[in-house]
Amino acid sequence: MRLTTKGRYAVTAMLDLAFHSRVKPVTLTEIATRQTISLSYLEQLFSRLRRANMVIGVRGPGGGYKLSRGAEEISISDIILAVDEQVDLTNCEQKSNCQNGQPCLTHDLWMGLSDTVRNYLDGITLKQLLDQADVQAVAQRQDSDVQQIMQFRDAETIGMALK
Amino acid sequence: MRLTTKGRYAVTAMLDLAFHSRVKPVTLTEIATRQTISLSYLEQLFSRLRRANMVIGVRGPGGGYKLSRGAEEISISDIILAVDEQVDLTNCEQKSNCQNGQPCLTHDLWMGLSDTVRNYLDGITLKQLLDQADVQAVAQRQDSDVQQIMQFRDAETIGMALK
DNA sequence: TAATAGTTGACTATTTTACTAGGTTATGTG
DNA sequence: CACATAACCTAGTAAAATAGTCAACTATTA
Repeated sequence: MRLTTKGRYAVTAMLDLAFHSRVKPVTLTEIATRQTISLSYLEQLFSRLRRANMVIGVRGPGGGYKLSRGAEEISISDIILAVDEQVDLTNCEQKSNCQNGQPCLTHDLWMGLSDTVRNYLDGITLKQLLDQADVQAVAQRQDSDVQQIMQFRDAETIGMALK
Repeated sequence: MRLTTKGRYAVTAMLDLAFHSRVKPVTLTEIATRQTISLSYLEQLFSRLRRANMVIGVRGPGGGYKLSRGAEEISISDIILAVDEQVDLTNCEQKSNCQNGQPCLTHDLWMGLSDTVRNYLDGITLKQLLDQADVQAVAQRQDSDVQQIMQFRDAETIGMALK
């Protein structure tokens, strides 16, 4: 289990997706601008996420991405494991028969540590993070949130008007 | 908080150190051979660990490294944070005033997630891992361990004889 | 059929990782 | 004191991971 910026990008993007895709699919362009992540990098990440059955891509106009299942059924570890391809963190691969026993000692320890972190992140779902987000948003940035909502509504109205 | 192979190397080395430095300091050469980590890489890691006051270097013959405090007072997160220099995992550095609120939302969430992982690893000490190690070692590889000790003694005897 | 948006692959720059080579300094022992 | 030892330091380097670009292609909907 690795924990790097790559994983953070993926979690952030999935969180954005979960937050905005309730009504209709969300385009990567939207996520890219909102989260200031390069579009092409997002494409790479979502290519993996799609192959891991985390998201569903909808082509054509009005298309985009949506979650393949409920936000309460997607764990953070799912996301990280999907994008952070499983390189072997240990030198002695899979098996526990290293040269002289001693390396295996720490091997096992690290595997246990890694497992525990994964299990922990397994227990946190996108839904939980979303709820946390709601609380924090309401508590800390009510003002700016309202402004944002207004802006969002304006944007939608403008969108409707243009049609 | 990042979780990469670099951190694993450091934890492994510290674990080896804690395990062997009860009597006298342990040389990096010993750790390098036991854990099959390059000596110079270990030097780099221990340079950081020393500056972070995790270990004490003893120069000259019979020298080596020893823990600066008890194994029960060194947490895994201490070790990882010491070697994995603190690059900003978030785009919006330190402050929470990003362009449009929305990024900050996920920013906070990630910070929280990262914090929780750190807190978790904060709760695991070298001592705890050692105890785990004892159990596993005793249970699984008593034979090979004895053989190793014998080999180690042989090597020392040969060394003495050559002098 | 034209615009949209996903999908794919190849390619590039930067950073981090892991390691090498070569020194210098401090220190205990013969 | 000389010498071996081992920390300590500096610079460089190859490989990998990260982050991103570019361009072509395909499915879909209006």
